[in-house]
Amino acid sequence: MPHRPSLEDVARIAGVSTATVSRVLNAPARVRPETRERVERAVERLGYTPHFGGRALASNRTDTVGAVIPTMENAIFARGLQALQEDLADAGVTLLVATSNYDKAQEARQIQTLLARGVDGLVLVGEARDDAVYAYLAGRAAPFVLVWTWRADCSWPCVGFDNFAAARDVAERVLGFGHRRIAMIAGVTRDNDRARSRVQGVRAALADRGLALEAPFLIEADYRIEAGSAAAQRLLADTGRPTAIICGNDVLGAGAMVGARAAGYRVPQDVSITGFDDIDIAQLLDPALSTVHVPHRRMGRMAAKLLLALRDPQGTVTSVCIETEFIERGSLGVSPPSAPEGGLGDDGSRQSDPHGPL
Amino acid sequence: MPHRPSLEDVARIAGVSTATVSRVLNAPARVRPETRERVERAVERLGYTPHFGGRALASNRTDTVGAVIPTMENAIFARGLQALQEDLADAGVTLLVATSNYDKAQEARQIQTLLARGVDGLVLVGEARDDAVYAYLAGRAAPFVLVWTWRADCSWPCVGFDNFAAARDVAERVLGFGHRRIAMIAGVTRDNDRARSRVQGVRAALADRGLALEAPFLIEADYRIEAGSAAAQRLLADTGRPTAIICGNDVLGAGAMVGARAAGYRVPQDVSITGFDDIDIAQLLDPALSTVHVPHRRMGRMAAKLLLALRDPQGTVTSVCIETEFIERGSLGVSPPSAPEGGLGDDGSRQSDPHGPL
DNA sequence: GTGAAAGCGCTAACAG
DNA sequence: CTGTTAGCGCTTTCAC
Repeated sequence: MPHRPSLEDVARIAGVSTATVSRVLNAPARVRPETRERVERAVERLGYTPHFGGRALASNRTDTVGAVIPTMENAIFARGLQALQEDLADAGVTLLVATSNYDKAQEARQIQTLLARGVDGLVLVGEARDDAVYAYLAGRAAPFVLVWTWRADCSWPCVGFDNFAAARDVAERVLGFGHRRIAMIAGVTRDNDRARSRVQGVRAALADRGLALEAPFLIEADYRIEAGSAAAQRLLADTGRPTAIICGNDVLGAGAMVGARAAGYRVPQDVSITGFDDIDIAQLLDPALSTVHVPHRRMGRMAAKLLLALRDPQGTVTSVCIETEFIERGSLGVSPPSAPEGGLGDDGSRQSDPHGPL
Repeated sequence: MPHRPSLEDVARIAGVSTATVSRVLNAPARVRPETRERVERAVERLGYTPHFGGRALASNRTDTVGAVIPTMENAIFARGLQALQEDLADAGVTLLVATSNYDKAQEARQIQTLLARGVDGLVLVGEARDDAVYAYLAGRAAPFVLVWTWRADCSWPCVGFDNFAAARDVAERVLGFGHRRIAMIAGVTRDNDRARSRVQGVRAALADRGLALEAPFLIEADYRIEAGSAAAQRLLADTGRPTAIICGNDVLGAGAMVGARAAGYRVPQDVSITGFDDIDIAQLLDPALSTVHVPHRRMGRMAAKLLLALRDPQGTVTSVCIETEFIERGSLGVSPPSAPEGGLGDDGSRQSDPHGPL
C-alpha cells in the first residue's frame, strides 16, 4: 500500500526543506536554479502532486471557480461552459460545475456547496434569486458574475444579452411578415428571468400594434421537445388558431414544428415558427428554424475574463452586453391570406378544419 | 471584513469542544440530543459551513468523485452525467466534471488534477488509455469505473454496452434491407475504443457476406454536423456510390443526411443512413434517423452504483452490460433497384448523375 | 537563497 | 457522552 508522496517526501529526497519545495512549486524564481532542478527531479521521481486540501487550508485559496447551471442536458449551457472552462484552465483555474435543475432552492444549495468547497468565485445563470442568496454571497465576500442575462441597471456584474430586446425583435420580425394572430410557447417563467424577459419582449412588440399576448395564446412549457409539441398542438387545435408561434427557445421551437406537422399543418405555409438560441438542431430541421443566434462561446470567454479580474484585487469590473442576431430561416414565412389581418385574437374567425396532412 | 466561521467559533458559542461539534456534523447519533441542539443552533446562527480543505486534510476523504468526459458539448455524455450526478448526490457525494476534448494527454492531465483534488473515485469514458495511466491509478489506489464500453474480458470494472455487437447488428439490419454497397462514416478512432469497436463491428458483419469495408468507403470524421455532411458528399460524389451509409454516431448521421440532401439525393430512396446513440435530433430529422438506442441515464445510474460500492470496503464489483436496441426509422429503406445486388465495392457500375434535387 | 516553525480547520484516537 | 490532543500537507513569516 504505497503512501501518497507528500511535500516532506520530496524535501527529503531533494535534500532541502519543505519550504524550499513549496517555493519551487509556487515561486520558482525565488529559488537558485540548481536547487530548483534538484527539487524538480525529486517531484518527477515521486510523481508528486500537491495535496489540494493542504494547500487550500494553508493558503486559503483554491484556484477553483464554480458554475451553477440549470442542467447539463442542454447544449446552450454546455457550449458556454466549455469556453469558460478553457479560458479558466489557461489561467490555471479549475471549473466546478453544479446543476440546479431550474430549481431555486437547489441552486441555493449548490452555491453553498461550492462555497464550502472553497471556490474563489462563482458563475451563476440569470439574476432571479432570493435576496438571501445575494446577501449570503456578500457575507462570504464571494465574487460572482451572472451570465445569460444583461440589463442596463443590473446591480451585479453580468455578461449576457438583453433577452427582452432580442425577443421584441423576434416579434417585430414576425409582425413584419404580416402575422397578427401570434402565439407564444414560452419556457417556464417561474424563477427564470430570461424566460420572463422574453415573454415581456414579445408582449411589448405586440402591444405596439395593439395586439395582446394572453392566456390561450401564451403557453408555458418545460424544456423538452414533447412539451413544445404538445403546446403547439393545443394552440393549433383551437379554432381561431395562430398563424405564427414564437417559441422561447429552440428546443420548444423544434417541438412546435413536430407538433404542427403532427397536427397536419405545414410550416411555414400554414403556421410560422421561431426559436431562440440557435443550437445545432435549428439548422437540421426542415424547414430550418428561424431563431436568435446567441454567441454562447463568447459569453463564456467574457465570463472567464470578468471572473479572473474579479478575484485578484478589489478591482471593479463592468458588465458586458453581448450582441445577438436574428437568423431568418425557412420556418418563418408570410402570414397565410386566410388569416384575418390586423384583428385582435378574438375576432371570431373560425377555421374548423386544418389543411390536413401534406 | 467578517471572518469565515470555524469549528472553533461554533464550539465556543455552543460551549462545547470542537470534537463535539465535529461529531454533531459527522455522527449526530453519538451526541446527546440537548448538546446536539445547542450546537446546531450555533451552527445556524453563524451560518457555519465546514471548510472543505480542512476536512479533506484531516479525514483523507472528500465525498467527491470525478468524471472525465471527452466534451460537454455532446448530449450523450451530458445525459449520462446528469443521472450519475443525481444518484451520487443522493449518497452525499459531489461530482466533479472535467473534459479531455478527445485528447489522450489532456485526459491524463485531468485525471491527475482530479486525483490531486482528492476525489474518492473516478468515472472514465472508454478503456483506451496508456498503461501508464492505469498504473498511476493503481499506484494511487484510486477506484474507478469505465463507462460507455463493455467487453466480456475487460480487466477493469465497467458499465456500458458492447459497441462491437451493436454496430454489427446495425450492419446486419442494413444488409437485411438488401444493401450491398455500404459505406461508413466513423468517428475518429484514434484513442477511442468505442469508435474503433463500431468500425470493427460493421466490418465483421460485412465480412460475413464477403463484403469489405475499406478506404474510400470508410471515412473518419470528427464529431460535428459539418464533418458528417462533408464526408457524405465525398462518398456520394464518387461513381459507384454507396446505397447505404452507416454512421458512427447520430451527429455524423445528421450531418450525412444534410450532406446527402445537399448533393441532391433523397433519403432513403437514393441512399439509406443510420446513426448511433439515439439523441434527440434523431427523431427530429426528416426522415427520422434509424439508430441504436443507448440508455444513457441507466448507464449513469449504474456507474454511480458501482462507484459507491467501490469506495467503501475493498468490495469487488462486477461489470455491467447495458442492452442497446436498434430503432428502425425512416432513414433506412430498401436498396434502390439501380444499385447492383451482391457485388463487391468495385464492380464498376456507374451512375454519373444523381437524381438531382427533389 | 534557504531553513525552522507556526499555524490553516478539521477529524480521530484516546481518556475520562 | 464529551474533552484533550495529535496530526493531516501545505504555505508563510521570520531568521539566518
